[in-house]
Amino acid sequence: MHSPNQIIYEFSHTRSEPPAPHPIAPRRQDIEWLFTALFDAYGPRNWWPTVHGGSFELVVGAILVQNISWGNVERALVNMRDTDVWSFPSILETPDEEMHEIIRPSGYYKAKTRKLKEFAEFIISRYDGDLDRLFALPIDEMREQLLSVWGIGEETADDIILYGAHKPSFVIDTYTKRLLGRLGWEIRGNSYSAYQQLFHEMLPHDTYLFNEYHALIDHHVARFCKKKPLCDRCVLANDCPVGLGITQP
DNA sequence: TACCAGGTGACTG
DNA sequence: CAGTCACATGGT
Repeated sequence: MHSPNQIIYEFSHTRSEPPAPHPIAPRRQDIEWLFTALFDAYGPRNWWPTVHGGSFELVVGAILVQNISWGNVERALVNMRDTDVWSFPSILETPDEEMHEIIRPSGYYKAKTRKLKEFAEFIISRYDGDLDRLFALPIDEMREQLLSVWGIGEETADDIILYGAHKPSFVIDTYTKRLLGRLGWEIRGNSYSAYQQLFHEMLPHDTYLFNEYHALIDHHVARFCKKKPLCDRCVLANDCPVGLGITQP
């Protein structure tokens, strides 16, 4: 399963059932169709935006982007680089008041200062400051380690595992939940793990596939499946109860 | 102008 | 367990 094109070629091109007013439990065919439809529309996203690149920036960016737009994060990353706060030791050495000013554009700057310092303390004390040692762990173990850090929740942990360690852990976010909800797919429990289990059960555990799938959802939802949806320009509209006017957003 | 953006932890019933 | 709230900046 190393050829992305082969995966796409094998995937379903149709939904299991036509859009209906009542929610259904999505089947494998639906999960495959959604990826195929988005990939056909937008092509490969080659995702995770970077300013300078590298694992350090990936982790810092994953924390700073929590509930904020990426544009805000870019400013904070540039500030960190410009002020030479560009390593875990230097994060710990920088006084809180300075960190506040440096990452202020990313919002929640006091909370995120603590989160960065908690992670820096964690990676230095347990892994000698070496992210690659953390990334070498099996997925479940790595996830458990990440979740033990204050400020790292499920999505941030999966961001780091998928886009940092390049291992297949599917990322769920508000965009994913909104899109599936609009498509009329009901997930039992509505919890993060319920959504993740769905994708993990329906798809081959392939890093490239998980990377592209989440990136495509983000790309699509951010542009068209907004809180106030732009169904007249949506490529999924004819397969979506909201797009067809059968249900309300 | 008010609303929104790639969450998380603390607290409540 | 599920719901609610604070946390905060910059763009539209």
